[in-house]
Amino acid sequence: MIYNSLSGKKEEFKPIQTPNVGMYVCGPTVYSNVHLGNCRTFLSFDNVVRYLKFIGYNVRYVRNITDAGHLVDDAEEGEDKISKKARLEKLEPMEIVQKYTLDFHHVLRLFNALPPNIEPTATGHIIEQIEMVKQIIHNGFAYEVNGSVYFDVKKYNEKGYNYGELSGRNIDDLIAGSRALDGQSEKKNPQDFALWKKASPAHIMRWSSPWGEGFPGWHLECSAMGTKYLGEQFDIHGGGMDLKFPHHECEIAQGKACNGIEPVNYWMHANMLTLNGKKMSKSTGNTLLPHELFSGENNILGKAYSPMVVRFFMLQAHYRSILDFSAEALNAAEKGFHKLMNAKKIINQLQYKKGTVSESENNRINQLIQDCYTNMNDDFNTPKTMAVLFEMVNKINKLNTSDNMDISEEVFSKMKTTFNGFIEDVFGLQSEEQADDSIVKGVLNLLIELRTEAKNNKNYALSDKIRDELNTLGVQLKDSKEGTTFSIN
RNA sequence: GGUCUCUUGGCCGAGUGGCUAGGCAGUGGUCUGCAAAACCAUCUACGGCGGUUCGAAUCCGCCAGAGACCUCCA
Repeated sequence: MIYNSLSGKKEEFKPIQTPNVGMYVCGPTVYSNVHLGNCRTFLSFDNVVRYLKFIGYNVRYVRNITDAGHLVDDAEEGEDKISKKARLEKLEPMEIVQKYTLDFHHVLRLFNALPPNIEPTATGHIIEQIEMVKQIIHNGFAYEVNGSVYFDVKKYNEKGYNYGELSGRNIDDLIAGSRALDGQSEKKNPQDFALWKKASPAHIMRWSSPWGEGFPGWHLECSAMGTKYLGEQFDIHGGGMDLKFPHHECEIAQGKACNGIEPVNYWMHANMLTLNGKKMSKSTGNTLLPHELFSGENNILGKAYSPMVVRFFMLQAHYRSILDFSAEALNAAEKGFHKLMNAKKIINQLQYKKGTVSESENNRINQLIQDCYTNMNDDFNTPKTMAVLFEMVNKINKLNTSDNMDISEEVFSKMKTTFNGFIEDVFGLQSEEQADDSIVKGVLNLLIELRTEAKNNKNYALSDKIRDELNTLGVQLKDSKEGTTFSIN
């Protein structure tokens, strides 16, 4: 089941061509560093892709890079964002694009997000966009004025289509609600949107077209690239909630006007990440950058958090809910994450110990395994799935401390596979321990040995010193009947 | 102003017309030289006011508060 923004309901997911799934997600405009809010959307869809793959679908995941300069504001004339930034940073526009594309990739890699199968750029698909404009004009849904081409929303609706179906607006409201003070606009109607804009002399990013030198409209690139790599109609289109209107609304209109077919079957929208109760946004400056979070260099949270903790934190909320960022919430996430990963380590080291098998316990575990799938199948409910994993954590810890197991070997290994699979493959969470280094391990084991000796000699001052000093370094010692083990936070 | 969404216990966050989500924190206990970890037990809920219903935090209405979109934004 997937919640489809177009219908406003959860719907059974039926790919056009099982087991193949075509999925497009709107990528970033690379004119500045990605902030955490941007990351949330990409991580939400990373989980969608991961889960679909996990249950056997063959996903073609396309995510674009918007590198053609779009205007800073809605003015008829004006500077585009990339050129503006290029001027401010004294760089070529394409240097800006390169710089922030690399930053974007770097950050997503830290978050362990899978790269898309295709990552097309807007500037690399100018020809396709021009072709699309031509086709829309040919089909009678667009008009040229003075070197620019606009989509004719009114005509589109007269032909029986419905501009506003995705965002739940009706065109009369839009007309009534728009400011009527732009007498000098060249558009026929204020809600018409640009497919192609004429470039002013100062505009650096420009291309030749049948309508003169100009640049493509923002909404067009996704339609053109989605069509090129996934077909005129494909399965899933994702993006942030804030792109619903007008961006995705326009994409639907363009797809239908160009190809006469519903371009996307399932529209998915990820909700915003807020900071101080307000949406993170580049334009308002209410942002937190990933490196500020990882390094702790910010005056909001007071300490550093690792990418995996942040990823875990986001998984604890549903992708369609607003999630607010706070130090308290992150601290809780950090502890929870370590608890989860610790249980993962335990189950992977644990040997099956035969005991009296309890049928009800067997069933209980099987139910938990099943619940993981049931919850993810219900519109990718990661928080609910996470709750199930924590019930498994409880089971794992119990198995670890008991002398024999009350479940069958088959169920035990099934739980192990499921637990590992959901944490690593579906949720993309990795252990942050760097203790696999054999020297570090050797040294630690030596210290533990010395401490045990000290303890046996009742030299607690020394044994505590070893433990406390290690703790300060982030190494935690745990004493149990079998001996002392360590874990690195 | 228009359209829409949200309001859950100390914090974060799921969820369903009747059956304790989960995480973090707190409290009591087991274990321990003391801790930590783990385990067991346990305490705080569903913005306010009405209505529908045998029963609503879950459905409806009103009120209050917050947010999103209507302009580039994930």
